[in-house]
Amino acid sequence: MTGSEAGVTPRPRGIATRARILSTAERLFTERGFEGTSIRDISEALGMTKSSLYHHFPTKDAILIALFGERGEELDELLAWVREQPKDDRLLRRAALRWIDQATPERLDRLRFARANQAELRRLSDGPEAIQSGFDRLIDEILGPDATDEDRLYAQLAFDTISASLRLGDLHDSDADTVLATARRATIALTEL
Amino acid sequence: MTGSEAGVTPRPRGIATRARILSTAERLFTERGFEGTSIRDISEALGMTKSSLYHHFPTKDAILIALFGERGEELDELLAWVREQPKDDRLLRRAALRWIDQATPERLDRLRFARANQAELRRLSDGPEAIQSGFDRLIDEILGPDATDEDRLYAQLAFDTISASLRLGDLHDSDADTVLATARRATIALTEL
DNA sequence: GTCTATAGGTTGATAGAC
DNA sequence: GTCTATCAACCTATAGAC
Repeated sequence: MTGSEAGVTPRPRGIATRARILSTAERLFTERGFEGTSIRDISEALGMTKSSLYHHFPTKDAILIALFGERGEELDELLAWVREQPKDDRLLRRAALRWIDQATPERLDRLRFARANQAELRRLSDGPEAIQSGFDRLIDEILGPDATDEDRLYAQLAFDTISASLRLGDLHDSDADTVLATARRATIALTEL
Repeated sequence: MTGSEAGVTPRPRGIATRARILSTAERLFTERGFEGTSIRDISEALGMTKSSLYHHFPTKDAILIALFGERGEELDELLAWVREQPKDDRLLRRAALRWIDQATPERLDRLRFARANQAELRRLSDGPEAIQSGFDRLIDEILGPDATDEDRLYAQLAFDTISASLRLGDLHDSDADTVLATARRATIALTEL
């Protein structure tokens, strides 16, 4: 490898366009669902043509896969943190509260996106792409290999409070603070020893 | 009004066909989503043509509205029960556990259908049809008018455990008993005084 | 109640000029 | 990288014969 000439900014313009596409697609897929959003809708919202969009992503599915990939990175981050922690019986609560307390507006939007497109996630997971679906590895790490199915499911609920609270909160136009406070309270109740 | 001639069995054949259509549509809408299911898919699964189906329901939306209506009836039943109960501080737990303990396989299927078609429910609720969305009236009846938004949201989570547990359980092919046992355990934790 | 046939519209994706 | 132009496939819904 002889090295590139400048060596610092490989594709500054292209990456920005890709991020714009992903951001717009995430919003539309959340509002109308994947099937309810056409390539035309996305390109028009971006002020470009369908063909230009196809220059950045080969298929409609490729956009979806990229969005789910971003979500996977956040989970990987939490998983790495858990692996550094001492394995005591408070770890489940500490990990779940960390997940809630690190929530940003962008992450709430990503939860909304994941919720609105669960069926597509399942469809992609069934295929050969092997997209990880959720908290499985995290729960395994926290509970260890001897936990029962019911214990695993119950532990997932402790992480899921933010998702459940957000879903119910959105139906009543609750503000983010109320949603997060409720999720926190529920997680504490679910992880009482 | 002079009254009809027989007066006992107005439309025996038609009702059975209607129920078959609803049952099949519920299954397909759950598996593939509303947008992902065509009228042709439904009619072919029933062994009839699209046109015949349009004889029973004027539009594709009409089938969806009928299915959400059935779900509303179950909630009305629970609401009537709550109104007969003494208003003590255990009513939330008792009502939520009743909701869980009365779950049948058919009700779980209806929860799956509602989950897979949340976006459509929201679309119909925004329109003039005014479909009730969920547990709102129930929570009002149990908590009274002085509850805060956070208390309302937290109380909804106690009912929502079955839905959350079912969603997570389906991702791991958990059996119904595990799902219901987990939901029960979570509801008890969330309604601890 | 069920059928065939079709109108009228949208979709995801491609070819090729600039 | 962006555009115009186009395609085959698909959809909901309707009309009218039986």
